[in-house]
Amino acid sequence: MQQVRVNMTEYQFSEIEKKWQQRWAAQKTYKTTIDKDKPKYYVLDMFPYPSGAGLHVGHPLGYIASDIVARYKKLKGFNVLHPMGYDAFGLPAEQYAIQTGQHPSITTKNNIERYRQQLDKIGLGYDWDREIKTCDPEYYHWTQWIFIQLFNSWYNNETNKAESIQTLIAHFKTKGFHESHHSILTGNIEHSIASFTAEEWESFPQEKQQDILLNFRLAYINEAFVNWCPALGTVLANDEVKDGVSERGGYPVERKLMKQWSLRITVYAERLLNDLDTIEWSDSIKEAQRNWIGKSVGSGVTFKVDNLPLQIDVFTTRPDTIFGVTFITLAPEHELIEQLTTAEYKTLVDEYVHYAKNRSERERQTEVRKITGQFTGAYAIHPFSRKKVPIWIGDYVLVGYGTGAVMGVPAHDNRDFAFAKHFGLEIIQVVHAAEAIANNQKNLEQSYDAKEGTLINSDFLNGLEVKAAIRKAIEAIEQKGIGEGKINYRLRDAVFGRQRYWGEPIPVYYKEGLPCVLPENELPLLLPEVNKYLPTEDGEPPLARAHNWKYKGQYDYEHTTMPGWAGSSWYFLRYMDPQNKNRFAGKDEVAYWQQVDLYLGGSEHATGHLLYVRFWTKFLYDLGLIPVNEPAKKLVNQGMIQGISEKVFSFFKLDYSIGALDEDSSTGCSTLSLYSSQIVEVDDYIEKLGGQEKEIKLTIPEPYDSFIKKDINRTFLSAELVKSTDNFQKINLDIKLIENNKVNFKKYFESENSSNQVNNLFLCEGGIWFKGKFHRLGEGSNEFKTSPEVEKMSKSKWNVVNPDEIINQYGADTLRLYEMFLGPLEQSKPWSTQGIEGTFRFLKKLWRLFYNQNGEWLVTDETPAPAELKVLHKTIKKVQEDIENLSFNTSVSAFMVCVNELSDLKCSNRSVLSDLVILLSPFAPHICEELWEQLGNKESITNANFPVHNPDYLAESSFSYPVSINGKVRVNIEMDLSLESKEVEALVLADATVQKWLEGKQPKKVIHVKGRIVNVVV
RNA sequence: GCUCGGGUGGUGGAACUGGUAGACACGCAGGACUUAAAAUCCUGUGGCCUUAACAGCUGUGCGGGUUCGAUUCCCGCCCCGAGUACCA
Repeated sequence: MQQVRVNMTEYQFSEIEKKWQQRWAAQKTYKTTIDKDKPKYYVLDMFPYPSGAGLHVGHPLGYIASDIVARYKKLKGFNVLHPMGYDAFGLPAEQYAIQTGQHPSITTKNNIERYRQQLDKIGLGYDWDREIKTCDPEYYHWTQWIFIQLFNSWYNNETNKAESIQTLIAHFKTKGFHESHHSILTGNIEHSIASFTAEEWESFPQEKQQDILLNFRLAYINEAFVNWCPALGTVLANDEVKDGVSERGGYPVERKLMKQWSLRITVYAERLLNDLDTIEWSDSIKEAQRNWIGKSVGSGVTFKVDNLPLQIDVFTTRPDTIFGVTFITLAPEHELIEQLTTAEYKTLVDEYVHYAKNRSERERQTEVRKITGQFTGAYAIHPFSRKKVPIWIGDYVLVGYGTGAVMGVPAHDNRDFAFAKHFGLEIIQVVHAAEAIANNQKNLEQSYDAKEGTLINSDFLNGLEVKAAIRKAIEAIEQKGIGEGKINYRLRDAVFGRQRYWGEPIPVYYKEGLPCVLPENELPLLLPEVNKYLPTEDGEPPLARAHNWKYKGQYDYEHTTMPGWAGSSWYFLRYMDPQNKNRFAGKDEVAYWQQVDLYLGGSEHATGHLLYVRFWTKFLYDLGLIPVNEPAKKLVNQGMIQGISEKVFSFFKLDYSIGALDEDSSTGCSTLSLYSSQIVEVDDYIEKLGGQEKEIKLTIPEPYDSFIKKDINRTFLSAELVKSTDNFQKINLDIKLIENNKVNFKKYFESENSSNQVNNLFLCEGGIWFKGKFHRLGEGSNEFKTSPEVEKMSKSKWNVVNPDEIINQYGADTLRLYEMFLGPLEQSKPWSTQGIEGTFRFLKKLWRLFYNQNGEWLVTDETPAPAELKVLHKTIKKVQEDIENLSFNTSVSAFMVCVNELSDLKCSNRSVLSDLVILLSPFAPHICEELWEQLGNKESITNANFPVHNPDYLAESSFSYPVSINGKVRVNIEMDLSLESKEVEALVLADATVQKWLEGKQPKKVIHVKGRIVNVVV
């Protein structure tokens, strides 16, 4: 053979992989263009944020899986789109810029380069001509453009889609706006606008008209409570806040009333919810989205305030329990508090409101169910019973949900119950539970919240079942004109502005205080240069620092930037046509590629990115710009690959908790005194060291100075010395310094990152390690044991395994196979490199089918034997099914079985091996390309056809039946598959072993499942 | 608390719609080749009883049920992981 040949005696992965990676790049093997003769298939990985830490072995898991699918689909004759790019705006690069002054674009560029190198080394077949970066003006041009479309649109509830704001203006011009026009309005905004007639609309000044329209635009600015994070100096969306702290960095977050850009995602709540049924996404993601949207069906009810011209609207999902209402609770921020509070209670109420408002979100979270509240002195009139019920304020009621007020039904709502108990309010039972639970207790221990039972003490609802009662109650409420059936969503509008530098500028300027969007032909609005990446002295966002940055030299631009999720909310469309200068993506391209067929990524995006991208997709669909209303048909979450950390147990300073070092003047030795402290383990340790002596003399070969003067940084105890971990801090050591759960001190004291570690002291059973030396103090071992723990893989935990290292040692193909072999794609699992030898051996064994140990080519052109074909076709079937089910771990097993069996058969048949190489090429593309070429093929294996499974080769004429007696397998009997049950029965009963088990008894029954099993019942 | 996953050898994991539990791989043990090592190959490997084989008993978190037959289906419970948290 003519091509450059490396040493063929062995599988030389590094040469092979280098050769093919270069060739793929040079020949643009993975370039995709529209091909209308072929069915399309779009596989997408979730957009990575290129962090400075680079990839660890967990990241490629999904990339490898999607790469396998992409390659497989191509072999199956699909035109495959499989692109990659970067979500490049974001906080880490900006934080780094603040610290170092380096422009975030430089950091981002470097990180992207590093990512790219790592991705290439894994042999991922992306069409890199389609690479996109969200921070690229060519890209954010269209992010800004979509924002403008959002600004220029409103949601028409009659047509149930977004429309140009012009249709709303037309509506105002002809019909004006009345509160009764609810049907065309959305959310809660009908409360904030006074009605007007068509004539009035025409007479309004421009500004007023614009002001009104702002209440309808899908991108709007308003004053609202937002999550403010002082440490990051920005607001955050709900999904960016976890447990009351920021998701990135973990800084406290507080509620703050601010003027903000928001996107009206809430108008899509119902569609976002319903369309979940049309897509194949994992149940967990769908469930998370359903919960996040949080639809609840109920009714609004109005309570009049006694002696005041005020009324309180509440929302309830249990209108049936209306007669159980014994109080009303308002959120501390409720607007009516001031007006309805009586003079007598004013001071108390003011104090309480002040207290409640100033509690941080964090406190509210941590002080779970600490009940606080305050009576206002005012009473509401029960709309049916006319009874007076007290009006309270309680911080268990949230401003943001419903109307910010609830009707207290303590008997049937656990929160109301707790509140009533705490403040001694009346409790009236109105639902009688089913017989079993119904004790009809006077002193209820807890509320009965279930929606089952019969109504009591409820006037016209008495005797009805809960469900019927709900219907009847709503009827009555509507009849009385004090409310109506209503649906509420937990989903809030998405705060869109960020007080940060490194993001897309919002294409808005202000003219006479009113926001105006830029003309589309003036996009992109470039991110200006600033002298510092910090807010200005008077608290304006960093963009306010930009010199002379004004629209037409006179109008201020918007100074906030878009959030990280803006760019990722539509990127799947840009990949279809990444270089288009005139449109976010060309019409033909969008029509051809439609939507993502398979979307792979982590489940952490469940309520953020995945909700926003669905929102934007629906919006663009409504405007007729794209043909699909869901971004991805199928979505799979790959499990997280966790790291195994090596923990050591630490006291802070030696003399701080357990001992001190002194110089003994008489001997010139340093003395380590270990004295008893409150920590039991130390006593144990001292005892282990040989007795009750609590002072141990250490001969230190080094000068006294170096030992003592430099503080001992930390003292660690070997894991077996630690009985209870309570008194210790656990510290992560770099896993590279640990072997078999023991610290390798040679590496440890030589390691470069040990600057903060050199002065650490390690207590082992038999003595102390300090500064590279072991000081024996007793009998025991000098080994220092660590304690392994599974946690997230991250730089800060020192447990990162880098794919580059694995690739250097075993090659990318082995890494790819191993990552797949590890277990089901969707399952999380800790990374352990133990076991990678197995997949490496497999590839070497595969190589041995082609070359013997002397490097001689073994492949022959004989007609394949039936046994060989059987092995091959069994594998084709299995692998094909497995890839379709994304069950890659079992397909790797199938390959191993196949190669084992072909080796046993000494198969070196060209046609069998050719098919095998094609089958395996999605998993291990480099070695397969090489072998494919060795087999004499000129074209890349990626252009081959996936072998067709022929079931004839698998046909069996007989089967070794497991025969069980009473369900327990006792013997296997080989029988012809064509035999009927009667014949089988006869054969089985004639068998000696069966006879033995029958012990002469007659079988009651013989069950025969063809090709499966025979069971004899005695 | 609620929702969704998940509990199978020393380890990662496999088992189609109920039909031979532990495929495949790691690890371990023994052996072959080698002066030796690496690499490679072969054999064994859930537990228990038995000198060993044959055979047997037991075994998929725990308890019960349905079934000729249950890792798989049903009921109750325990544990682990993820998400979510006063949403009226």
